[in-house]
Order: sequence, then structure tokens, then C-alpha cells
Amino acid sequence: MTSLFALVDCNSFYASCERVFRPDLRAKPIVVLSNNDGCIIARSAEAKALGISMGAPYFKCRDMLRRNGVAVFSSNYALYGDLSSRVMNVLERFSPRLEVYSIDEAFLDLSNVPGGGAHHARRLRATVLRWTGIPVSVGLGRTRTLAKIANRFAKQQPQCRGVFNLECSPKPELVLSFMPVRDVWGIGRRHARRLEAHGVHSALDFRDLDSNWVKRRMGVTGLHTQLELRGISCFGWDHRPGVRKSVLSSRSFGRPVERVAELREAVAYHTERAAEKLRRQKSVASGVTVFLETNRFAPGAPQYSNSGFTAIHPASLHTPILLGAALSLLDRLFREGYQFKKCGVMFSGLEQERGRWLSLFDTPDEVHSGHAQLMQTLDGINGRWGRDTVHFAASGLQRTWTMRQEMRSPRYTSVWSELPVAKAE
DNA sequence: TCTGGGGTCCTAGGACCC
DNA sequence: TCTGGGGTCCTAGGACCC
Repeated sequence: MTSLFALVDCNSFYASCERVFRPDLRAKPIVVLSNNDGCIIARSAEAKALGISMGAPYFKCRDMLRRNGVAVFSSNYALYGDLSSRVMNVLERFSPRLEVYSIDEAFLDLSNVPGGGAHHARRLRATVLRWTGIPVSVGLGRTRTLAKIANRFAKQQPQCRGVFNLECSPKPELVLSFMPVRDVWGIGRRHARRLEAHGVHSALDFRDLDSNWVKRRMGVTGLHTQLELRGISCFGWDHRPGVRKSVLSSRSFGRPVERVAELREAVAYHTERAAEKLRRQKSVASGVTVFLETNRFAPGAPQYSNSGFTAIHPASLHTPILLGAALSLLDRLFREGYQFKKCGVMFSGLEQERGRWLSLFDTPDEVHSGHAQLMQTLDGINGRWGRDTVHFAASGLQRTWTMRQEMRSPRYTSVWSELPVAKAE
């Protein structure tokens, strides 16, 4: 039995989320900005039609957006994350095997669905829309890469009405020939440029290229992509990455930061965030990296960027230990006289909390279990009452360096005081 | 004034070993 | 003429993803 992958992808996800509680915005152009209101990271179909490009810096197109009556939102991850998990919960009902690939995408195993899967996919699509308000597109193919291509086709061709099955297509090669090679999953800007210079323009051209050439120029990753286009699945269900191998928290500042006191707050803040992620996946960290950088888009200003690493032994999940390491790294890295734009904290060398490696001289677990309990209590409070209800003094109270978010919509679904109110007139 | 944040995997090359 | 030949492990950097 050949396998059948479905890729379900939410249409203009962040923009669609903003629309769920704002019916007045239906059919209106919407864009959503990145953290710090830096650039455009999501556009509704109407905004795309206006020629607004992905990643465009906001300050460069602000006037154009205003002239065209585009609704502009800062990122509201509390809202997007919640709607995402609602969508995924619905999808679970449609396949025994679901892999959440990103906040707005999931792969489903539809291998054993009677009737070829397309009918099933239509029901899925209608259910998600009805239950969550989010429109999705579904692409089906015998490999993940082909499902991705089918998904794109489903989005582009109105006659597909949001669902396309490449396996039932009378002309699959025609579909591949419409797909620019630069848009194939796994082929980025660099490789696309080289391929185009070599006369390879479509997914079909790439599929039929000499495999030795592909292996030599693009490594095994490129070869896998090519095999997937030929219908040979290289990315199955078994090699799924369960827990992360590193966790990171970082952000640009809302304004340039020069004082070490403010940087210490920011580094402490990121340490707390990253440590929460660490504990959420039940890991301990054996290394901490801190980095900081000035604004590389300000070529006149003096530039400085640096990063430092410290090993943590024994590996830990205890915020005070991680804070100590991160802050002393910062003191080592900090230089006077620069305007810093961004900093971050990364934990690496992650191990599972249970059954981790200890050396002969390590303090055994009974000491650390006190740490684990304290952290569990902390995470419990913050999980129940909201992030930052309880936090370490080191991450500051004023936080004058935080990002800008001037156009964020209410967190309709996750904060009591921001629930939508229905009025009868 | 103003340009995101968070990940993964692969490869090449150096250090080191016998 | 010819200066061993494999291994392993680690790291930095490249390329990619959303």
C-alpha cells in the first residue's frame, strides 16, 4: 500500500486569527508585524493582492498601508498559539497519525483512508472552518515534499476549493512544471540561484536532474528532496524529533540599550524564559550561551557583537544556577560605549531530567529534587496566573528595554479581562 | 526613530588516537 | 618516486525551515 501524506496549512494564519473576532475585517486587507513591529510577517489574500511583500520593513511601507486602508496588527502570540492548538485538536480527529510541523501546519497520515483521501480532506477542511473560524488548505501526495506542492496548488487554483490530491491528478508532471524550483520545500535561496544558473527552473526540471550532480552540489539533503519528488519517501514518520536539542530566548530591544544594568535585566529575563522551555520538555541543560549585538543596520555607529559559552555541571534546570552562569557571561562580554540592539540566551547539551549522567563526585538527585520542586511550583503559578506572575528580581520591574507592540489586538481567548463582549442593541 | 525569533541537519576540517 | 591509514569526536559555519 502506498503512503499518502496530507499537509494541512492554515491560510494566512496570523491574519486569519485577527479576523476570527473581528468580522468587520472580512474581505479587508490585513498585515501582521513581527516582534518589535519590525517587518511584515503575515498578509491576508487582499494584502498580497496589493503587492505587499513578505518580510518588508514596516517603516518603509507604513504610508502605503495607510493609503490603502490596510489593518495593521502587532504579533499576538497568545491568540495565535491558542487558535493553533484548537485547529490541531480538530485535525487529530481525522487521522491516527498527526505531526504538528509548525504553528500553522500539520502533516497527517491518510494512507488508509478509503476513497483516496480527497473527500476526507474536504470534510476536514469544512470542520476546521466551522469549529475554529480558520480557513485551511490541504495538499495530498505520496511524500511530504509532494504534499507540500499539492498544498500550494490547492491554494493557488480556485477550482480546487482548498484541496488538491496530486496522486489523483491526470497530469502530475504539469503541476510540477508550474512549481518554481525556488519554492520547493528544502531548496532555499542559495541553492535556487545555483540551480537556475544551471538551467533548472521548475520542480520537474529538478526531479529529472542527474542525481550525482545533485549529491555533489547539494549533499544528501538535496538528494532526499529529489527522491521525494520522484515519489520515494525519505521523510517518514519514524525519525520525528521529540524533544529539542537546544532552546533559545532572544529579542531585539524597543530602543538602543547602553547600560549594563539594563542588559543584565534582559539577559535575566531571557534566562527565565528559556529555562521555562527547558523544563516544559523535562530537560536539563549542560551549557549556556549568551550573545549580544549592536544594530547592524546602522553602519555609521560603532559595531560590536559577541557570544560566550559556559558549561554547567552537573546539568541543571534550576533558574538561579542558570542565571548565575548567564550573568557572569554577560559581564565578560559587555563593553562600554556601544548601543546594543539585541541579546539572547541559549541552553544546549540538553539531557532528559530522568536518568541523566552524573559523575562520581556529583551531588546526587536528592539535593536537586529540591530545585526541581521549587521550579515546578514557580512554573505552576505562572502557568495558572500568567507568565511573570512570580519572577526573579534580576529581570527587573520597569523593563524599559522591552519591544514595541503598539498595535496588538486583545488576547481574546487567554486573558479574562480581554474576552470579547457580545452586546445586544 | 524604524529591518523577527526560534529551530534543525549536514559538512568540512582540526585534534587526537592507535 | 614514495613521508601511513584509518578511525572518532568536536566545532564552526552553511543552508534550510516556518
